[in-house]
Amino acid sequence: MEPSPKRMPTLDEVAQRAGVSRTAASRVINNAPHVSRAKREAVERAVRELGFVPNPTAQALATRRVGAVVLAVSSDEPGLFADPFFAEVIVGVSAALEQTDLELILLLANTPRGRDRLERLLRSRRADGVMLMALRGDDPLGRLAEQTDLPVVFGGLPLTGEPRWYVDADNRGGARLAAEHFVRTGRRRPVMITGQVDTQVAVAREQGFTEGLALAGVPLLGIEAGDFTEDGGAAAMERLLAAHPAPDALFTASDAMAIGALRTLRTRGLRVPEDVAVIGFNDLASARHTAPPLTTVHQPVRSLGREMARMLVGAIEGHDPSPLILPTRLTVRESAPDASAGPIVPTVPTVPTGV
Amino acid sequence: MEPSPKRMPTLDEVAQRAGVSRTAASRVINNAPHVSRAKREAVERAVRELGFVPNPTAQALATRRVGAVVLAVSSDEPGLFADPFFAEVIVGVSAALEQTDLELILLLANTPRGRDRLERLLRSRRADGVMLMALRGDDPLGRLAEQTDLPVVFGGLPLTGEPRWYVDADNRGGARLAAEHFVRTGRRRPVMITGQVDTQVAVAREQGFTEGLALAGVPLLGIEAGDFTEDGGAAAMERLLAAHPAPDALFTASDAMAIGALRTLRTRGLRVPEDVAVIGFNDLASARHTAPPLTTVHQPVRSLGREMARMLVGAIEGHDPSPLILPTRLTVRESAPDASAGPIVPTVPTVPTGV
DNA sequence: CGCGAAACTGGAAGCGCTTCCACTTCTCCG
DNA sequence: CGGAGAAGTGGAAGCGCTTCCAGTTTCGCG
Repeated sequence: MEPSPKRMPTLDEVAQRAGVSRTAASRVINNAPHVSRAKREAVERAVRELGFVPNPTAQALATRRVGAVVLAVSSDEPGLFADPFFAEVIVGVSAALEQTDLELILLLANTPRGRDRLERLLRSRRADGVMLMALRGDDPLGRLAEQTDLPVVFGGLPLTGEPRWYVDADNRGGARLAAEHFVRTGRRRPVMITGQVDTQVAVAREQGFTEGLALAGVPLLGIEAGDFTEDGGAAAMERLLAAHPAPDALFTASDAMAIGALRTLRTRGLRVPEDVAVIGFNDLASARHTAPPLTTVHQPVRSLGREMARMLVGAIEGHDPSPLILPTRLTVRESAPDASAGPIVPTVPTVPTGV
Repeated sequence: MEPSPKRMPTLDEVAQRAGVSRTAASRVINNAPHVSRAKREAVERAVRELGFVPNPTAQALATRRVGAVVLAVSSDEPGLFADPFFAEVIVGVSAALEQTDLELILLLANTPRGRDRLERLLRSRRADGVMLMALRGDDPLGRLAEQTDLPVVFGGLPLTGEPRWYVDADNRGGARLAAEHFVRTGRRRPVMITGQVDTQVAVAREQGFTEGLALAGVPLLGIEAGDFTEDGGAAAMERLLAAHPAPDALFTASDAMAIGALRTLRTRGLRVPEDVAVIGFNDLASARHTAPPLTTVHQPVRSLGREMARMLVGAIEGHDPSPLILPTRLTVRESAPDASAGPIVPTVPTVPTGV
């Protein structure tokens, strides 16, 4: 319960040892001007000898800057965070933060308790800024986050309203690429598995896909909602097949759901890509390991993290960075091969040449 | 650059508004005794009306408890953190921390800069305790961490020495299970892909595997080191096959390496499990998606995180928790099926009945 | 040499909260 | 009814660092 036995040296001790005022010592460790060379060196020596490291808490109190930002992942799905997506985001965030002297506070707000803590944190000046991810629909957190005077950067747009700062992937454009790929490779009976309807990514991906199809005059045969998980994808595929027995293309709003769908396609005896071509969304490691390897819309997840962090730092420093939309592209693998360039899979008779 | 326009109400303002001393107000928000019912209520009302939330920095400075712990992941591989393993650890840590009022600071120390920051953090009382993961060999960080007077919990044993507090999975026992499974299912020409030799997990898994084989009198045909990545596993498998063309069983120190090895086995025309049975280590999501699905040693990763956090909290509170070894078990899938219970795969002629 | 500008210096006042301590006021019971 | 101990109270001293401010020196140069 007691704090700590060994006490760290304080700035006063350093000053005393160096024979200067505390003010001067402070100036030296912050390498501010107005300190003579001699004193500077004396302080530096004292710092070295004493092994002094400034107490961040005291600095924070005095400067009113905490030196930390939080990355909050708010969701209902408890397991959602296990999605490698977030790991990748964190790597990006962390890389950007490493260039600064900001610490990263990670907050998983998937339980009521967690959300309370996030809310409290938002009002308590425990951090200098916040990155908020995975907001479901009109999560009140979004509004709360905007009310606080802390800079808040959104990772992915919320369902309603446009926050001042955010970075997102071009979900709509990416989904459109998927539609175009299907059209180009001659698929004419596409279905889609989307995500929860109260999710901006689901909406955007759905929109982009139908849009892409519409432009080519290809009707969307059917659509079902999953929950971004593998099992959800499998179940949605079941429902889809019940209603539309013979689709020839499937687009899912996430790779995980594609993997689940692949499973039910297989058990239903449908071949991929011969009978139905499949395109997912995300292109993380797992997309390469499915059977067959997954064609999928790639989004630059690590960059997303990096840009969020940079944007937040900018906002904290008083600039007003512009929102960012990161590009997506299609990674073609065997589950939905290109018509032209012959893929590794044997020639597929059921797929007529593209438009 | 400037801190923040709107100022939050302070305890003084609360006290004033409630007509009590600051001391009393403080007592109320910490719900300490020695406050009359009347004053308590007055303060509570004032808190509500003002929307007061105590400033954590000031609290930290006064109490000398920061209210945060750090989870440091130290490694050289920049991409290592993307391993879903860590996401799972974090979920566990976070779940445990949620019960307390400690915040989680995440520190990825894979660059020199990152290590500096970790070191600085260790000496600067920026957190109340530290969880340290993925130490390579005799990482100096280990020793540094022990020197600080902050409680430090190790996730996984370091290569040398036994820290005061740690939690680890039973790597050795798990690897032994793999060996026993091979022996039981009649495999007699096993090879292994281990991890970096300066890694405790690699050593322990190697040890357990050879130990298990030795007990059954089965010689280990060959062993190569990977680096826990997929590509490393693929390369190691190449080398292995060059030296020993006909192994009938492969154990890898991680699932990722198993996946890589599966790839080269496939390109070399070797069938899994008919020609060579494969067992990995970890049993995270990806193990279910390989072709064929991967038999693998399961370790309770989330629990590992949870127990680390609990242990750290215990240590911070002044107890002296005992180190923990978490059990591992074998998850049998098609890549190394049970001899007895017929798996989903067709009968495998090349596999004689087990011992 | 003289003088204004520029560079130093360090005392002191905080940053917002906890807690020790010296009192004052109740409570309860013999 | 008296007195001891418990409960309540608030002033004041920090926690360790930054920074304003009011001087004191030093320096360049006409």
